[in-house]
Amino acid sequence: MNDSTIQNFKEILRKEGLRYTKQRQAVWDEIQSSQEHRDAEDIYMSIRNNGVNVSRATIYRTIDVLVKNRMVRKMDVGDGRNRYEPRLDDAHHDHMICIETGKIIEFYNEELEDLQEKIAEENGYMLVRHIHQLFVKPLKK
Amino acid sequence: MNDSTIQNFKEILRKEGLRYTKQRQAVWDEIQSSQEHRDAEDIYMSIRNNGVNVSRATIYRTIDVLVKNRMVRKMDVGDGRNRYEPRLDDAHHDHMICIETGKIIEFYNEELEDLQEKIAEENGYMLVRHIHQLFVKPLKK
DNA sequence: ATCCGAATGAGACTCAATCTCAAAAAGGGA
DNA sequence: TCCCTTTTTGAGATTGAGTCTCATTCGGAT
Repeated sequence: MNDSTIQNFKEILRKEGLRYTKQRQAVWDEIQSSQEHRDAEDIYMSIRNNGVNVSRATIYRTIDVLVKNRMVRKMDVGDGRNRYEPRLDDAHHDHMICIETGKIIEFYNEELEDLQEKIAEENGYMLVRHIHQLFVKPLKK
Repeated sequence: MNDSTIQNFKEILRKEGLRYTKQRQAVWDEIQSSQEHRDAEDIYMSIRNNGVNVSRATIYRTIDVLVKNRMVRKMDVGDGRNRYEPRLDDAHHDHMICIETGKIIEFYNEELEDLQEKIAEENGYMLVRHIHQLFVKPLKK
């Protein structure tokens, strides 16, 4: 955790009219510490194992703030448990999920992004956000 | 409900080694009767209101069979309740969801489909299926 | 018509996520 | 530093979609 990220986090809490607490910091630290796509329980257990006492309620409440402020991305993989990943650089990407191994691969394709906006506009709408997941399996060699 | 669809449904049950029951027929009839994107509770209530006694368990069990046999499409809209729609013609399409009205618009774009396969292949995978939803809002005139 | 394995349904259960509310902590002011 | 007000926290209750259980009912082959 470098100082600038902590400052940025405090900034967001201030903007939202929320207080800075060690639980909130712990949640952001934990999510930020890994680029993995993790579920809430995993984040919860890790924080507890680090010796910080925190409840599930606080995990979820803090994640909501982080998601709202685009510091964390929430993704629905379709198995009933949302996954979270930090958005340190804010670079957009979508996900490819291997149905054999469960591995999650990130991808980004400019052409695809443009096409989506075009489709929305053709229908009289403006694209706000999108969910795009490719369920794949390894190519047989 | 025309005869050919009923026959097709019976055919599928036979293929799956399942018996033909009035509850299963009622579920298929109900889903087939509308092109809407409906949730399980809605389908359940409609069948009951039509005077057929059926349980939620049977609704879900039957939907699973229908989804497996590509007669029904299951879609995760991200609000915790799956939606179901009949696939009478088997024409693939994705969905655009208006965040202001909740309206669901179907779309299909060949270029988009090709691009997805290409992206999967570039990463050493074969595309099996995908989830693609555009969350949009009306263009201001 | 009989029989036996499959299907059904009422309600228990699961599990991620949300809510409750008493107790604890933050943080501004003096 | 100590108050004091307001926010936050956490343990556990609750919610709700979906699944499971198992005694009873039903389908359909013979």
